[in-house]
Order: sequence, then C-alpha cells, then structure tokens
Amino acid sequence: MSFSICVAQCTDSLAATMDDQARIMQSIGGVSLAGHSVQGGMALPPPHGHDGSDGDGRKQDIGDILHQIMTITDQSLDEAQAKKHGLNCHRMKPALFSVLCEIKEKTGLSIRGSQEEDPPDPQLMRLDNMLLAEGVAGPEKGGGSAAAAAAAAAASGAAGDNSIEHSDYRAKLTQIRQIYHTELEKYEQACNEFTTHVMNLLREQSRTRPISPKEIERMVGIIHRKFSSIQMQLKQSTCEAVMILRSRFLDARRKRRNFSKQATEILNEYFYSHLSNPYPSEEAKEELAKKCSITVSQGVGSTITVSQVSNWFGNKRIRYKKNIGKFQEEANLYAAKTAVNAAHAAAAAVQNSQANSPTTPNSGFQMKDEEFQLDSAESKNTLLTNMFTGSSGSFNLPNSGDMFLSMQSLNGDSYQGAQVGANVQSQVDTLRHVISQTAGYNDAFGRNTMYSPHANGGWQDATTPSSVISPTEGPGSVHSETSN
DNA sequence: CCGGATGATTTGAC
DNA sequence: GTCAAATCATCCGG
Repeated sequence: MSFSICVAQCTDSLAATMDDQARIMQSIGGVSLAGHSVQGGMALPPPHGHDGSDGDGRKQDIGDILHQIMTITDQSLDEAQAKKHGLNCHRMKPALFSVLCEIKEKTGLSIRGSQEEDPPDPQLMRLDNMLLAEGVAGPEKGGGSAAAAAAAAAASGAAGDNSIEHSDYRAKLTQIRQIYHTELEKYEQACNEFTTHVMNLLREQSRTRPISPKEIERMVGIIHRKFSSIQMQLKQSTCEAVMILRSRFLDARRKRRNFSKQATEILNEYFYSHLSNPYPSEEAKEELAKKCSITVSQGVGSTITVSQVSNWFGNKRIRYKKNIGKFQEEANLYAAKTAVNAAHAAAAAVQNSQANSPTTPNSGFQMKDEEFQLDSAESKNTLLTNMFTGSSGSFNLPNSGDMFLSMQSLNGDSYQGAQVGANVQSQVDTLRHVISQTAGYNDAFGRNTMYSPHANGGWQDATTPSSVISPTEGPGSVHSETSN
C-alpha cells in the first residue's frame, strides 16, 4: 500500500471534516480531527511562528499540502523527490501522518476486527494432544519415548513380549519424533526470520507511509498464523505417520506364537487342578507366568506375561465350558498327573503328620515324572465313565455336596491324611476328580449337565474367584478340613 | 489349501 | 478393574 493510496483512502474523510474542523483546530491551537471517523483526535505540536492565529492560513496550508500530495505522482521523478523532501520537512507532516495512521487503523479494525481473536483451533489441539500422548511432542527423548512405549504397552495389554517388534516400534517412533522436531525447529526459525524481516521492513517504511505499531503487530500475527497453519500440516502428517506405524505395530503384535508345550502344560496343570475354581489370583498368575517363562528358556520363546496367562485362562475357561467333552481326555490326563503328585504329598504329609509344615501352595507344580503309567491305566477307565457322565467331577455345584461327601467318606483316610493345613485346593480338586471318576460314583448321577459350569451358571456363581475354600459345599460340609 | 486349535482383541456387563 | 462371550488372526497338521 503506497502513501498515495492511503491518502486516497483517507482524503475523503479528511476533506469532509477539514472545513468543519478547522475552527476547532484553531481554537485549541492544534489540528484535531473529531467526529465520525476519528475519535479523540491527535494533538499536533504547537504551530510555528505567526500562523498560529491565522485560521484561513492554516486551512489554506492543509489544502495546499493535500494538493501537493495528490499531484506528486504526476510530476517527474526529481521534482517529486524534491517535493517529497519538502513535504517530509513540513511542520504539518507528523500531524497528518498520525491522522492517516489513525484513520487507517480504524478502517483496518472495522474490516478485520472480528477475526482478531482467534480461538484455539480444536483440530490443532487434537493433533497436539495426540502427539503428546504418542510421545512425539512432549518433553525430551527419554521421557517421551518411554511414555509412548508405556502407552503402547498399556494398549496392547502385553508388555514384555515381542521385544523385537517393540524396539523396532520405538526406533521408528524416535525417528518420526526427530524429523518432527527438526522440521518444527526449521519452521520456527523461518517464522522468526520472516517476522523480523517484515517488521524491519515495515518499520523502515513507516517513515514514508502511515504504519502504526499496531499494524505491525497485526502483520506479525498474520505471519504467525500462516506459519502455524504450516505447522499444523506438519503435525497432521506426523500424526498420520504415527498412526500408520502404530497400526503396523499392532498388526505385528497380533501375530501370535503358540506357547511352548511346557508352558501349556504348566497352565493346563493349574487349570485342571483348580477346575473347581480356575481363577488364578494375581499372584498365581505371576507365578505361572514366571514358571512358563522359565520353561520356555530354549530359544523358541518369548516369555509369557501375566496378561497372557490371563488370556489363556479366559480362553481356556470359555472353551472348556463350551465343550467339556472335548477336553475330557485332557482333563483326565492332568488330573491323573496332579493326583500322583497329591498322593505323594499326602504320603509325605502323613509321614510327618505331627510336623505342621504345610506344603507350598504351588506344590502342585512340583511333580514331573511317573504320572503316565497311572494315567494310561486309568484314563481308559475314567474316560469310559465320563462318556456316560460327561462329568469332570470337579465343578462346584450347590447340589454336588453329597457326592463329594460320599466320596470323602469313602476315600476319607487317604484324603484326611493328606491334610496339611491350607494345602492346595488343587490337590483336593484333583483327588475329587480322579476319585469320583475312578470310583464310578458318578454313575449314580447318570448323564447330566450338572457338572457343566454352563448348566449351573458357571464357576463364577459357584464361588468367588480368589477363594481358597471350596464354597460349593453345602452347609455342614465335610470339606472343612481343606481350609484348615 | 482347509479346518481346527489357539493366542489376542473387542464388547458389554458387573 | 475382572469376567464371559464373540470374534479376529494366525498357526499348524493333514
């Protein structure tokens, strides 16, 4: 915008007010534009010399100046230059300059006053939040990527596993982060440079055309907005990159590996020996995860996490429940395994029955050998029985108490002998399981669904998951020994 | 390649 | 938060 355009803009209002205002100006000893376009006006330095009292002379003066300004472009360069110099030195110049600035300011404000205050863009905020959450923005390297890793791990639910993909993900994220920060820095630097440049330019020009500080400020704001919109693009593409990386990571995470045989075995052992209440406590899960991870030591494996154990039990429960028949053989196998162990424990307990040394709650996992002869001997038998009963015999059923009772009374001695304080519900369960099957008592109950968790509302209804004591027994249960 | 097995995820109830 | 249930995605033996 050149001076002459400005003048053109302002001249109307100036000319319109000039005549009316001349008298006022004169009376207050300065030029002041008041009225519709300019409020408050600008005070001029006191007029020089004798003109102070000469209103017509002043009016003439202003008209003269305006004329000179308007015609300056018609003249030759030299002439114009000279005139410009003259005008620049004119005593009225600062006043006129101020007035022009003010008028310009007013018109400028009226034009874009509304968009002055830009509220924080919701989309930008969203992007910022996401980048922060992903650890791309945010503090510095360590904390950032750690937070991202933690977030990813939390989202996945499986932390320690697939460390290869994990570190890969982290590396990629760091890369994105680096690029983002370099770009951001570049943008900021460019923005600052450009702003300074423009500011200098405007300041310089403000000597020759009406540019108020406020206008410079506004210009700076415009520049910043422009740059921040560029920044937003950067943020957007960074977000996209993170999303892509993330989805790829998630895909990779979805790739599963079957657990090792040993790990499955351990889990199955626990499951079938706690068939009445296959809800391992947090500690039990940790223990199992640890055990599985140890067993898995030979190469193949990823370690098994607590959440994987939880998944496994979740899947197992549901699948077992859905098709008990299918799992019967497996159940027998593991039951037999545990039974052998329980028998050993019982024998041991009987031997030092006075010694009040309860076996460890996890003793069920100690046994490893010699289970198979028993299994093969029995499994056919039990399998046969189970074909008819469809039972595992280990479910806690409100009405199964008498069955257990009868079994107990029948096998009481060995059972009682095994009593070792809070010793392992697992053994009790397993014994019940095996006993109930091998003894053939189930026949009395015929084919039924009473053993199915499905039929009686599931394990959950029968007992609280973390309970050690089997709650299925009716009042007056014989099982009190299990809890003591 | 197919189909069952299986680990992981999602959804919805509590 | 945990859980059941449904579902997805992959593994793996035939």
